[in-house]
Amino acid sequence: MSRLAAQASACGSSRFAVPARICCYPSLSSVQQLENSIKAALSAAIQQAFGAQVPAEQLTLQPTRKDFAGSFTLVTFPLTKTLGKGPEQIGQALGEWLVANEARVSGFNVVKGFLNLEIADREWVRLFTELSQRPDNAPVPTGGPQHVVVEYSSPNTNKPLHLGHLRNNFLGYSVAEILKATGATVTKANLVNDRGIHICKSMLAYQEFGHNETPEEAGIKGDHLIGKYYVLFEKHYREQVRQLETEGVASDIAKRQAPMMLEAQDMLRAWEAGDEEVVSLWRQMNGWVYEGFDETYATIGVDFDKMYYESETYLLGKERVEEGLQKGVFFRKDDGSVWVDLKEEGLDEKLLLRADGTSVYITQDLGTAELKYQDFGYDLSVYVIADEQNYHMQVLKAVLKKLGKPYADAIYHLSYGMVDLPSGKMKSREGTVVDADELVQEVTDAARQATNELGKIEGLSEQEAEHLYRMLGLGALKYYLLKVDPKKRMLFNPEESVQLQGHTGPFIQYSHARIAAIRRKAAELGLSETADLASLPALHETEVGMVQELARYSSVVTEAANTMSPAIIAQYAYDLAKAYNRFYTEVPVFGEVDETKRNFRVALSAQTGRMIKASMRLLGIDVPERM
RNA sequence: GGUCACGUAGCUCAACUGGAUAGAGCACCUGGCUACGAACCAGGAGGUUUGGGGUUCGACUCCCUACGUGACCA
Repeated sequence: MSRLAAQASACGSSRFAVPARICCYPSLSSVQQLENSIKAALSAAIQQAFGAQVPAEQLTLQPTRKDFAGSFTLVTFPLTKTLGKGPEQIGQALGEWLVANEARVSGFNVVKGFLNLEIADREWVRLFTELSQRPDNAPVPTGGPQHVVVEYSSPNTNKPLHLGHLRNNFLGYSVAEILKATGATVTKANLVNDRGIHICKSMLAYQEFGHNETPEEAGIKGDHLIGKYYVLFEKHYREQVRQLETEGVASDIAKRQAPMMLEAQDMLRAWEAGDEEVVSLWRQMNGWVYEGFDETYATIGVDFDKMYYESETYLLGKERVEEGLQKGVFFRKDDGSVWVDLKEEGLDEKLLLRADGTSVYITQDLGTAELKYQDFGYDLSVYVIADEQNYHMQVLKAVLKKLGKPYADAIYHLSYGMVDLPSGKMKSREGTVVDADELVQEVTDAARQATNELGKIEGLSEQEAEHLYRMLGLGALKYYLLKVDPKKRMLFNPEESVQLQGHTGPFIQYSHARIAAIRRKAAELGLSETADLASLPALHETEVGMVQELARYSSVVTEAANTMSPAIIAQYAYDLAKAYNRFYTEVPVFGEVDETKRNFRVALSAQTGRMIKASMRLLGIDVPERM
């Protein structure tokens, strides 16, 4: 078995159900080379000191905890059986051997079953030199998928985007960027749910109460205008239901028989039949919504390479259903409806096509999956969809498998948790939904206020300042939503989301602005950012810490890509900024008299700035030169 | 009723996939701006990791069970 194949199968046990093929074939970055050579040395040490064969791959090396001296730690407990010695005795013997025979190891200490290894300064300097030479946009190859489609956002056209969509959009965008950073070709797709009963409801209310008003006339964004009529529909519809109920009609019947509901259904049928008037109204109203969405997308900084519209794909699903019937993997019930039996897969019987031949959600999803595959021939297709649809996505995959589709296994549901408010769940009926446009405005305002209070941006033009406020506001918001493990349900606290201190986006942005100031001053002084480090004296503890943080970048990107978790990048960017701020307060840069040291610190700052910027870019967050 | 997630400091979240004394931020207390940007840094206090059992040299992590929360399927 090849090395790559061995690693691929070893990765199959990931706690995420990621298809094996997108798993890790780690590139040998400089740190990994360092780790590998230490492992090899340890293996040799075991051979020499104890006469036992323990392959390097079996040794587990981990980062040393902060409270102990050293950078890498070998856990010696697992060796006690094979070597027949106590954990401390083993650690001591191996440590001594390494210090004597491996130049990269400069010292060690043993605490119980832990052998902590200190790495020679010149090794860190060598590592840093390598890292600084790497172009910022150089891919971090993982051997993962090469052609990826990431579908995200996927809004309905009957109301504007809300907080839940924001988590979706930021996640989708970020995951796509992270996968790109591994060298994959990524297509960002948006499947717009532009047809169905919901949009007919808005259309109906508009016909009734709209007096042909346009977004321009109303002075509101198109998506908000349509949302207004959707709410109007709901309001009048509920009145009708209540009316019927007071007349003694049973609740569920009243809901079905209310005149407005019947009219909306009539309208949907007319739409499907291609009724000119209905279709033309539908075009006009959806057009307004798209203008509104485009504006929001542009503001929050997300983009798409490919748009899909359900109105154009929903019929394709019926062909898949027909295919399944022919292959005998689906069956038709007496009433004419089509079903699939997924009991063997641990699921249930699932409806695929209604008795009247109309499609259900899954029908069109079957069609869209096929279409996407035809369009892009992906080896990974990511669906960024909330976890309330876990079952639905399982069914989709299982059905495609039954159909024998080669791309079924390449489908990955990036299932993220819903966003709660301090008051509980967001409910449109109770008016607790947080509107995306309003929220972006609020975080921008908060950033404006805080920035003006601190008064550090004199000299920026009005336009530059506004650009900065939005960058900071969005930085706070995006970071707040992305720092949490995607699969976990999260709480959105409005006050915390605009915070600028602590574990926040602006904290990281601030660190970058500080570094930018250093770079400006270095340029003024005519100092180079690429230092000659051959004669560098002993490193400060915070400098070693910085190099170690910088060196983690590629493995962090790899892990984030494998688990599709921007949260890992978010944590890393914070760690970087935190480590830099510590370095910044503990050692002087321009006050340093030793020229080599000073140049190294300039170079270290510059490199940190680049990596903060690169990491934040993977989150879709921009960083300022000043703030 | 069934299936699947989740439960960690007062609050919001981490924990390198089974390793050391479970870490950050917010809030609270203390100290640091005549150094290159204090949106920062250092320190303090705060935990029976929901309860109970099991596997292991070692469990927040794996298994069983109870409770709680949430989602989905009829």
